[in-house]
Amino acid sequence: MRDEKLRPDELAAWRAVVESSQRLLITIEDDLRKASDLTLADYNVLVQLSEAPGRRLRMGDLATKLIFAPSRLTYQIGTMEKRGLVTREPCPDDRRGSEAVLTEAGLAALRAAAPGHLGSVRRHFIEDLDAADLAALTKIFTRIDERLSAARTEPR
Amino acid sequence: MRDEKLRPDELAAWRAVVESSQRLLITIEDDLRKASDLTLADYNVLVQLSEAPGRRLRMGDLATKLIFAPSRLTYQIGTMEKRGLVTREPCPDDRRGSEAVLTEAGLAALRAAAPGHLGSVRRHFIEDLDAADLAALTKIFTRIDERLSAARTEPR
DNA sequence: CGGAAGTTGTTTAAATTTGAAATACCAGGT
DNA sequence: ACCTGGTATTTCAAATTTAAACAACTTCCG
Repeated sequence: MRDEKLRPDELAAWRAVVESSQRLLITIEDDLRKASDLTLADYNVLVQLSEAPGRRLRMGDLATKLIFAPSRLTYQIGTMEKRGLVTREPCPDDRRGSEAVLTEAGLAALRAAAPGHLGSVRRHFIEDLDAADLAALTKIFTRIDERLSAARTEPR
Repeated sequence: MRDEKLRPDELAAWRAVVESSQRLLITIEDDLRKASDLTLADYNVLVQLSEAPGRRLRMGDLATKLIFAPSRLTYQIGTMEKRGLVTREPCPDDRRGSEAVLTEAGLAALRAAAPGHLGSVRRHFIEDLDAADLAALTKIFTRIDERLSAARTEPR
């Protein structure tokens, strides 16, 4: 825990990233909700399921992908189930588990919302970036993520 | 709303930024809470107040800086007031308003937490970046933020 | 001046998120 | 088969966040 300060430029970068990524998410979620009855969380659930083999995922795996606490996902899937976007099915091999399954209605909702959402992402984010920016961001955040998961695995 | 798709590299950048900035915040907040009784929100309130002239800010201004909805800030300041970190005072000139004021205890809490928190930011974020990364991130996110506020001001 | 219209913060109730404890089950010995 | 120690998910209560409705002021204009 040595070196307990940041230089002004380091602090500026940290604040810029945190603040504007937050504002960016808020803006994009507003767009999504105005256009579609979906929360960004709803949308992300639909995306993950739609990309999964069999359009289904174990609750735990889905929680990991979404960075959701388990009980949060239970609730989230609960509300989506009420709206008919997903179904819950017991897991065949492991009877402790259950899986969330994308319904036709869920897939339709995703397909209906995707163009508008991706347009919003382009408008607020991608359009501000040139090819070098894009590559730099991917490289930087991928590395940060790797380091974070490494740190989580081996905390001592 | 034309051009409703993203190329794979664009999508990859978007996902990398969103996911790992989220994981980064979670990690850093965990560190902060383990070391200090403060939430990241608490910490940010303390920082804003400590940097403000007179160590005080109008509720509205503070809400803007923190990107908080007004009622959320009311609640947030409420809990911090109970813990003695801030005080609430009526605004001298505008009797509708009130301001949040940093207490000595609040300042002490900030000073006690800052080194550990900044160390955490360094460890999980700054250390992964070279000078070029730092500059690129600041430039990119500053621009995104400017565009976002411009869009908010002139939505039509 | 008089009052419509806009601001500022707070309140309230409902929705969401968290975190701890409960449930149900799996896996490896014994 | 019977423990013992995990793992997967849900449940429950408490804390937080949001959205809408208010109360109290200010401002602006006619």
